[in-house]
Amino acid sequence: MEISHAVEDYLKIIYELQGAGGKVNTTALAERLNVAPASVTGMIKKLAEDRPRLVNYERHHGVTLTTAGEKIALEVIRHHRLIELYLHEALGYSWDQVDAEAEKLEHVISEEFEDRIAAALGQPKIDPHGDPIPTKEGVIAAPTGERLTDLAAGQRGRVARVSDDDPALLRYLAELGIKPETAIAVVDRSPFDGPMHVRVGNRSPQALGRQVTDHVFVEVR
Amino acid sequence: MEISHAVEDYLKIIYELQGAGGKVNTTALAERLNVAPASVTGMIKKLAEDRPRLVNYERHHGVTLTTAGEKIALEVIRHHRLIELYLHEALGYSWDQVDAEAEKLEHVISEEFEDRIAAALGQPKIDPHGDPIPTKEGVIAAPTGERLTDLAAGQRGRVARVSDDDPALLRYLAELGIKPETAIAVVDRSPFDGPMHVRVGNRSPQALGRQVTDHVFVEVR
DNA sequence: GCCGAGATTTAGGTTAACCTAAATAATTTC
DNA sequence: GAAATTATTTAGGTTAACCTAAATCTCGGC
Repeated sequence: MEISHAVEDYLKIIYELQGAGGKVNTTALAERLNVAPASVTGMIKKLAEDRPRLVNYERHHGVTLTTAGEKIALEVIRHHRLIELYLHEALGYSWDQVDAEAEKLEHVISEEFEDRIAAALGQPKIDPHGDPIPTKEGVIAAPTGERLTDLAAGQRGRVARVSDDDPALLRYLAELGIKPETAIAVVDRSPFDGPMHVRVGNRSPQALGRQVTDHVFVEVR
Repeated sequence: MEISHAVEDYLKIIYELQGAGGKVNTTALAERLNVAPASVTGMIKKLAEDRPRLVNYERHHGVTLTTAGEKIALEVIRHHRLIELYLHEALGYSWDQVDAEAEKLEHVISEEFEDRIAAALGQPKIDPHGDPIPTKEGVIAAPTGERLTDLAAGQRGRVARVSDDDPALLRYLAELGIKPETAIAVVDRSPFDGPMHVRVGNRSPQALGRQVTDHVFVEVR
């Protein structure tokens, strides 16, 4: 049974939403997939009935991946992240362009292609946004760093990763110099969820809103 | 109206079968597309009715591309050939592997990707099999060379291109050293469609069957 | 323990791209 | 030029993935 692009997308998104290990609900999935909730129910039912079963599903109580489903999700994520890195490193794509292109390529490349770009990149472990790349065997490192939002004034460290959803945000972060590996320090935080003042590298401090700090993860030292 | 992968394939194959300028018949198209003849009729009818019209069609009398259809076909072919060359040059794919991968990638890459690989390759004019790469504007050079089959004993020249359909044939040709740019000379030909003896580069002469010589094109000097 | 908001599922379509089998048109052969 | 062969089309289905609108659940708050 050949796995369709649509199914690969479902599995990938379920994996991402599962995160720690919770159940994923229909609406969240529908939103991320840009699809009506009813369509999600339909697809999920099929994935839970067909063999091999790719998801566990109980009506009204959310979905999780089976081992088989997770294996496929991790293959797709490996493709996605390798492609992102390759586009960035080998073809000079900017940070905010890679996601859209990878979204399409991830479903069509062969094992051969995967192996060759992985080799060309030196078997890399993280993608351009700092996310870990699963191995061919389906092993993935735990994502590192804690939300910038959660740091206290005075804490410092290095940017571990930034979330890769929103190209506009990525462009803004690039402008600020916030990318994996750059040094970052919290100068102070305004109370009541006000802006945070942050020093990036050796630039002068910047005020960042919650929208931004929620999507930056820091390895505190 | 977004053009589907299926439609892109139809247009590409119609272009290839049209060749000089003849009409393309349903059966040939069906064979090349691995689809039932009835399916071809259905698709062709839609392409001829929808606007913009992509093909000219008259029941029982074959199909040709409209200008709009040809433009799309040439975009797809440009993608295909650029990708083939990129896989070969940048990622070390062997000659016979590139076609299958390009077949899938050609439908999903962005303009950005097209531009970047074309730039990385130095705006190339021919693909690894010697076929001309259409320009971004949809201009394509006439394919060069004449069939090795049609050469007389004593004629010599350089391989211009080889047809790219059959991986097994491509592997065999690679073994023989027959690829674009290599020198080639007809030593003699047996009568009654018998094998042809050919000298490739400075190797000792080889006997080649019709199956092979039909798919090699030579620029006679 | 009920009520209602919000989440989820069911019911009933739609569309694109394919299929097989039967009917018809075109072409080749005698 | 009629018959036989081959090519093409029509008719009637199938499947995957989606949709909207109308039920039906679930759960937090009272």
